[in-house]
Amino acid sequence: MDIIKRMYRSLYNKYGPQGWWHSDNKCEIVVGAVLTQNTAWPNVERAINNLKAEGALEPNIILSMEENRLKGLIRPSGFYNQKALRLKSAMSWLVSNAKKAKRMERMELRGQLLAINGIGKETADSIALYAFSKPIFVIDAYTRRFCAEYGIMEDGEYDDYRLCFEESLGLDAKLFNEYHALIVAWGKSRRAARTTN
DNA sequence: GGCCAGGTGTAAA
DNA sequence: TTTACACATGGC
Repeated sequence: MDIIKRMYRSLYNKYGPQGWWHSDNKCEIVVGAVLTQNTAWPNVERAINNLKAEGALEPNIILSMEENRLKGLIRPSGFYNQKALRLKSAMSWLVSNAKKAKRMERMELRGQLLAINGIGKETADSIALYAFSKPIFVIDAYTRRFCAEYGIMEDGEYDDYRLCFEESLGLDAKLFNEYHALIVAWGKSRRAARTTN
């Protein structure tokens, strides 16, 4: 059994199930994926709560909302000028493609998401995995540190990391979902430990 | 007060 | 192809 499989057991035993985005609210997942770009999650939660409080966590409502009002609501998540536009683009795609997306082949869905302005590889893969249960392994800053730490890979391209996990684990959306969340849990606890030392 | 967070797009070397 | 920079809030 290779290091990637072993580390999954190890992280799971240490941190337990993370339960990331088991909500079936696609809008909330897409919004979260966009707002969390280079942003701490608690700030994203504030923004999402603002939208929820206004009953605005729905694609058509976000689409019809006046731009400055949307910016005001998502302000706590930072980069709100560009993120407001990105949300509108993403919601526009969601409204017309959410149904079809379920039946799409995973790389086809990925391609469509990547064509949306403001959605890069990590955001596209997060949406494909967490909103549509497609088996695509999400690579983020924590994953890169994790790979360096355990000698799995260093200085690779995004897709080099992704393929490394996908080839080791096989295409398993449930597993990818949990593993990515566990790596983030690992990264956060590691950072917390460092700042107290 | 400075550094950083579950990135992305654009422009210039 | 690589590197630099803008984008912005809130926690520590």
